[in-house]
Amino acid sequence: MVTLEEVARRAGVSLATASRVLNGSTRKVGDALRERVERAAAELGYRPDVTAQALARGSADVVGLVVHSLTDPYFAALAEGAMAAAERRGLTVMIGATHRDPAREVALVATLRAQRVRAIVLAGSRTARSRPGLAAELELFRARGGRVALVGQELPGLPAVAPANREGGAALARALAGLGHRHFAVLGGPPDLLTARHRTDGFTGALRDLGLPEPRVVPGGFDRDGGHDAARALLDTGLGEVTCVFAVNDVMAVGALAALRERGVAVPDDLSLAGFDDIAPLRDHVPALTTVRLPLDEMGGRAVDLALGGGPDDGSGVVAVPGEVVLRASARRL
Amino acid sequence: MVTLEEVARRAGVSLATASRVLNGSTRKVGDALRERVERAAAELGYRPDVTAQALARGSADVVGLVVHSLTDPYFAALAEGAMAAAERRGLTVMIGATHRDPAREVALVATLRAQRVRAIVLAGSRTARSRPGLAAELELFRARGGRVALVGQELPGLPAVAPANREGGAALARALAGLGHRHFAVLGGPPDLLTARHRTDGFTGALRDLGLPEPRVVPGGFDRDGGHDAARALLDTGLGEVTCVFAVNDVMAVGALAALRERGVAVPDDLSLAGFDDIAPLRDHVPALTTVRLPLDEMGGRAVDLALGGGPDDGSGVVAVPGEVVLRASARRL
DNA sequence: CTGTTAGCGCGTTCAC
DNA sequence: GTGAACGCGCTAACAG
Repeated sequence: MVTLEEVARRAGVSLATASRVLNGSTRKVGDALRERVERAAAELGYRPDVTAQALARGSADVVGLVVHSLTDPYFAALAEGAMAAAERRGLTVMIGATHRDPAREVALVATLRAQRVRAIVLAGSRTARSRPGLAAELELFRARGGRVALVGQELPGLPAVAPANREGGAALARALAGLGHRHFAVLGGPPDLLTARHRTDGFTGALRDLGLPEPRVVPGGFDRDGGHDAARALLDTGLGEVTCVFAVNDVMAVGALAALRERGVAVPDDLSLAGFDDIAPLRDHVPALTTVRLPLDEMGGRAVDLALGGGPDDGSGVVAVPGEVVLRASARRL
Repeated sequence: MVTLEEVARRAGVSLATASRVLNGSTRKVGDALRERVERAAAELGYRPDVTAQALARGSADVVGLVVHSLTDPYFAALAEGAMAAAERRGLTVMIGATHRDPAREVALVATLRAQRVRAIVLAGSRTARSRPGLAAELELFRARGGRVALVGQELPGLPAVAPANREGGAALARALAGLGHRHFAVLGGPPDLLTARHRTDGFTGALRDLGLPEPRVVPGGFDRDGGHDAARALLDTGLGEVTCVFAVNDVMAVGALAALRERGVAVPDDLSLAGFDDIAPLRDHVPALTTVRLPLDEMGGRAVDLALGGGPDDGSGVVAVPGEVVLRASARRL
């Protein structure tokens, strides 16, 4: 390992000067010396020891990313976007998965804090129950100069990228009503998961505004099996007049699709179906899912920009990200 | 920030003693002192500064993971498994995406080396062209005590988790022949990507052993669009006697499925189709894909165990991971 | 067993 | 502009 000291010695300058030219300092260094240091560094193949820099500076060139699970394509896309943005800034990314365990989330923030990461992006979505532990941990991090940004859920005083879950749900409801549907069911996911609840609320609220009957809401898990089981439960209790089902995310919708197929319910002929997110790897499903598109990778990138500042979203407010209704074959005109 | 020194002072012991009890040292500490230190640490809410530990120890409690892309479910699953294994050992994971750019891969290894990570798991699969830069970078890392493990491709002298691409391809060919198919086409992916080539080779080799005609191999990208375009190209030049198509991974198979659908070719009635990997989020596709299942998350976990040692795969050899043929609706009996 | 002390590699004030 | 010296928080000999 070649150290800064060796570079300095070879260039015939002091450690301080070498440090100033090789690592972004505001101080000026004479062209002659600068040149010599740069050459020495190149010849020796010098690479700064990031751990030493982190200790000296009190902060590492790393951004921490907390997601629910990488296997969930929603979070994979977010992570991908966040990584691209981090790379653009010369930062590396440290990832942790919570698997929806609040305690694990707090522990991850603590770990990232101990790592002295520059910023933390929290992408696992909050549940309704308050978790003071998280807030406290984040506060400690910020007190030390750490930056934070949230995706998909807001916490008082913290910058956030906020997908328009309510508005998206509402727009979707209006679009489906526009196709002639009047009686809906919602596979609503976990009642205490805010993302799920907001999508459901937006959807039902819009129906109410249109003077349409209240949809039946079937709770369940937020993943494929959750959608599958909820659809099953819905069929078990009878569809009644329902002609269209809204699963609050695409992954659930795919699970529902499978359940409906198993029971011989044809989509969209017997029943229309819609999801939310417009997950790319799911787009080849038949029938193609009607959904609300969210620019997930872009959201991940904006979150790190938001945390670090200087990006397009410089302030430290909340960036609302609109969703776009995409009508596809899974929902038919009545 | 509470430092070790404050803890030591409050407990009335030396810095060294405090260090010994709080951070895993082999040295023994008397019960009385140990107790006092632990209480002091708890009362103060002490958390070690990982950057300082990394500098002092010369290595961070971090494992680096290099993948092609997190959006590719194959790598997402690998990453998930690797993260779980790392967590089990109390390590955090730093991830980088290469997007199949060899230069980027080398740069990522250099970055991870600068981070003094304990181990690097390389999951992006090698291409045929040799890249001395990578080997050199890895060698520098190992010289410093860094551990390395590969997934999906071997490099001389390095431990690796090796999925049975050739054998899996061969087993699949035999299974499909068992269904009565005689004339095949292969959507072979990029010719210089070893994973793709080995799967193709295994498949064609088995056909040869069975005395069946050589399949037509259509090259292309290794992703969804690659499969889509290759299938299209295949149809454009005419299917001839071909009754079954093998796409060298599931993601490509899904793309091919879409292309076939667009052209009005029914799967499996007009044409049978098979993939490779058994990607979980794709399992709900209709028709369900015949494929070769690889235990991806387990592979990711074994890779970190392999790199770090002490796991089930203690040696530093190559762990072969068998694939299992899964016959589903996309391939029919002739 | 426990305490003292010297680094780990680099950033940064402070004099020159 | 440039250099000398101290400190970041912790680990690991080395003494006792």
